Amino acid sequence: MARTAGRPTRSKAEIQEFRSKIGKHALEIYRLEGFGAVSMRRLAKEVGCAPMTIYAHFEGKTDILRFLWADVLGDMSNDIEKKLKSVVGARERLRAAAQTFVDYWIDHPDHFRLVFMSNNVTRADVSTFIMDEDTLAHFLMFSGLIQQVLPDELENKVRTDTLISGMIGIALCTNTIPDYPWADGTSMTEQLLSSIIA
Amino acid sequence: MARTAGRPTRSKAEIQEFRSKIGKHALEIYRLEGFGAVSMRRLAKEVGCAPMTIYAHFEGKTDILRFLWADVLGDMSNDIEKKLKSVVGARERLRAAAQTFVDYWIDHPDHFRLVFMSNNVTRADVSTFIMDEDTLAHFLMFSGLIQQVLPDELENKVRTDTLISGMIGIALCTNTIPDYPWADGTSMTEQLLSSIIA
DNA sequence: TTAATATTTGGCACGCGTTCTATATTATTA
DNA sequence: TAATAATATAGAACGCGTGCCAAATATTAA
Repeated sequence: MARTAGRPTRSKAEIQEFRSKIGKHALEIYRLEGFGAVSMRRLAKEVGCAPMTIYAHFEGKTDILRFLWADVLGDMSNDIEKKLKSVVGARERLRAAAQTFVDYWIDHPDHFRLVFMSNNVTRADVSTFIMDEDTLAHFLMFSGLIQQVLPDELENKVRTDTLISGMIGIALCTNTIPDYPWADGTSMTEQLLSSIIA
Repeated sequence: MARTAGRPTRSKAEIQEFRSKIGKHALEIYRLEGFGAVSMRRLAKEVGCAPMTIYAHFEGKTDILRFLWADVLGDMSNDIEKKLKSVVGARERLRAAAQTFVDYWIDHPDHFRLVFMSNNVTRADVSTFIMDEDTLAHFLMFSGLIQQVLPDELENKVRTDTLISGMIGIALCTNTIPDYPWADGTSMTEQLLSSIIA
């Protein structure tokens, strides 16, 4: 305990505040000028601090991207919720959600790249994605929808995870390997669904 | 026709030779020191030419990565072929191939990143992947395996593409979103397969 | 040989992520 | 107020991908 002299450590609140300020500006730049414009130097200039200060609050650029991910995932989630408002029936709701999910990423390749392909080449061992509670909720929604279709099924986790990763895979392939004549996203999603709600 | 004076354009063979020389060195650096070590400047030094000369033969770095992709895909393909030697029965062969495919990418995260996540941030519109015939063959192998299981099925293309993109999706998620407790790759692959050979 | 053309080269430049170092500023306790 | 510890800052540096440009070099037809 016994505090010695000197400036005290930043409080949690202060750290949080600074981080979200950076995040806010990152989002602003991203929305206005795209991902390419979001740079550490630019961000520092925008927020009015030295570039080095940012590194005192963030591990690196990847750490900042989380704010953009949250934004994009929220956007996608909105699409699905909007769609689901007019859809009834457990099977149809799952179907609609899955199709909207896949459509979103195919219609927004830049968003897909931002969320799923921000590679930190320098350290391959460190993972790109950090799941927070909000992000998690967007994925677990599918678990609920599947539960509606198959209430008694025990392996809902495997089903949910397979569906999610499968959908992301469809989006990935369509986005990054256009030279291969993929079947259209709708058909593939339908095929994928048939394994989940067989 | 009527050739005027002056140095003639590089022949196709010369271009090809230089390109493969660069590719060879890129592979060497990659295998010895990893992807991070493969840079344009380094490559030029290694091959003994000016950095700009490379740009006369390649569109950019992404254009060079194709050589690394081919290498990795060949490696993966070997794994599958080796595995298939001891497996009989159409269903089991498809199953084994799929599992080996997924396992490969999960066991080699760096290779996965190299092949499926080399993002060119600058131009989001330009695709990452370029399919050549060899690459194509690695993917179409699954089409053949599925045909063995379901000879009369018309929608083999949708089935093949869904399987491939689904498997890649499983690998992507496992590799890049480790904070989420994904079901294990084997289970998800099995679940995915159930839609293909239902 | 000379003239013409293709290619290669070196050098400079920009902005990038990131790290390092030294210095300044700030907020606290003694 | 003075000492102290945390933080912020400026500035340089490294290597990166990538463009631009003028000069050098290579290879051909006349």
